Amino acid sequence: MSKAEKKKNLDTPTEERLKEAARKVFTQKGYAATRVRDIAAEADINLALVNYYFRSKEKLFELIMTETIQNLFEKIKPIINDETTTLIEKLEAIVDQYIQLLIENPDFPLFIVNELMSGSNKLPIMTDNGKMFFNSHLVKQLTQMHSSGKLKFHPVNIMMNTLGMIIFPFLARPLFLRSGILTPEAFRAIVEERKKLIPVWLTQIINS
Amino acid sequence: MSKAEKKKNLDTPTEERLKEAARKVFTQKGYAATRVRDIAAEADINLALVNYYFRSKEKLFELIMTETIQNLFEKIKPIINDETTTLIEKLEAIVDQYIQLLIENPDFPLFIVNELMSGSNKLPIMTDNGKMFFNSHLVKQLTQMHSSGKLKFHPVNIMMNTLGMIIFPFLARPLFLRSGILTPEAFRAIVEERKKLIPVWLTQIINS
DNA sequence: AATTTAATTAAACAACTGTTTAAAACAATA
DNA sequence: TATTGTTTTAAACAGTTGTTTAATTAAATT
Repeated sequence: MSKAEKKKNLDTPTEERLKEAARKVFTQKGYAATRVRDIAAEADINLALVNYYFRSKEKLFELIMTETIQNLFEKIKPIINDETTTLIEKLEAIVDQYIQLLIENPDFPLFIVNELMSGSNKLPIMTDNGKMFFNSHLVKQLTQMHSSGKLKFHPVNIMMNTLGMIIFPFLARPLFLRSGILTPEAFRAIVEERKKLIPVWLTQIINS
Repeated sequence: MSKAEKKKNLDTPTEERLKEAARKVFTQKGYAATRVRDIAAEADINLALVNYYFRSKEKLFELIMTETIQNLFEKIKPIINDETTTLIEKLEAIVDQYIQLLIENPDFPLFIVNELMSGSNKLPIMTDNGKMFFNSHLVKQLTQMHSSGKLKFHPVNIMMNTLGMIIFPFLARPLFLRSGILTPEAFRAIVEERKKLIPVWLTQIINS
């Protein structure tokens, strides 16, 4: 898109355009490094309208964050609470869904980690959904496997490994690309292949 | 330490005290959220001295970042280039060293994430060390296993899994703790246990 | 002891920050 | 059309930011 073409998209209303611009800038630069003027410029909309529609920078951030996280967990919830599927089937579905989401939003993990670790309790929704997660049918299956002796270590290890193997490549992506170890296409191909590999690996880990 | 006791530690010279304060504040809050005044206050040293000793906030950050990364790779280098050890032995050593480092410095990952988010290749040290890693004996062993057919997928998957399983728990730590899923002690115990578990899991993954 | 150099300080600076204001342009309604 | 409410605008505001200055104190050198 050229500089001129990037200008006002009059099809979408102001509020929505601002929100999308904010989502883009926040995820790229993080909360602290984002200037309200960046958001206004990205949307090509007057600065004052950010506060007019969203009251404050922080309120806008919380809105976007809540929406994003909520959307993520809405996708995961039916998977982890499906009482008809096995543990492995659930993990397969999680891996597939999650990697697909990350392929579409590659800088999402860096964003979450940055906000998560910079301390502020801007994200109560994360811990809320975290609790929901650890009360899920998936976790019940895991703890039962553990107490029955089939799983020989703390169940939380399975979640750590699942999420670690899914998310880490995207965190390290800038490193892989900048160092020339992987091209963007190679990265994409490997991550796509991991959709099938990770469940296999997890199965072996569980049965060890 | 009480407010009074926290005051000037006259044993260590100004420059060193400032650098340590900077390291602490940067790692806790991230680059963008850190104020030079925070650093000066943390060290209980006059604001102007930050610029007097380090020229600018950015220069100070780069100095600390370079030192930290270099220190990390100095520890890893002898492990991954040891020609007398097997692949698994190398991975065992990496897991042990890395987890130990993260236990002692839990918000180290944020530091890295910060650098990764800043986008621009300000720090050639990362890509430099990345290339060093790419040429290591460890990577030679991996690629040889791959080309000989013993490893059935791209070798980079092994590194992704190794680092993912090591680092992810520390990234998600604030979530585990704030949600009450794990106590600090439980987290510590699990991470300690993973020092032995991860190499076992990696062995299974490699032989699949 | 006298002189030069380095370290420290409080204050100021200019640019930048999120937010507000008051007026203008626009849309809806009667 | 006249009136009302809504959206948009440029400008201003007050506070914060990284950085510099000019003066003072401490240390080192002669």
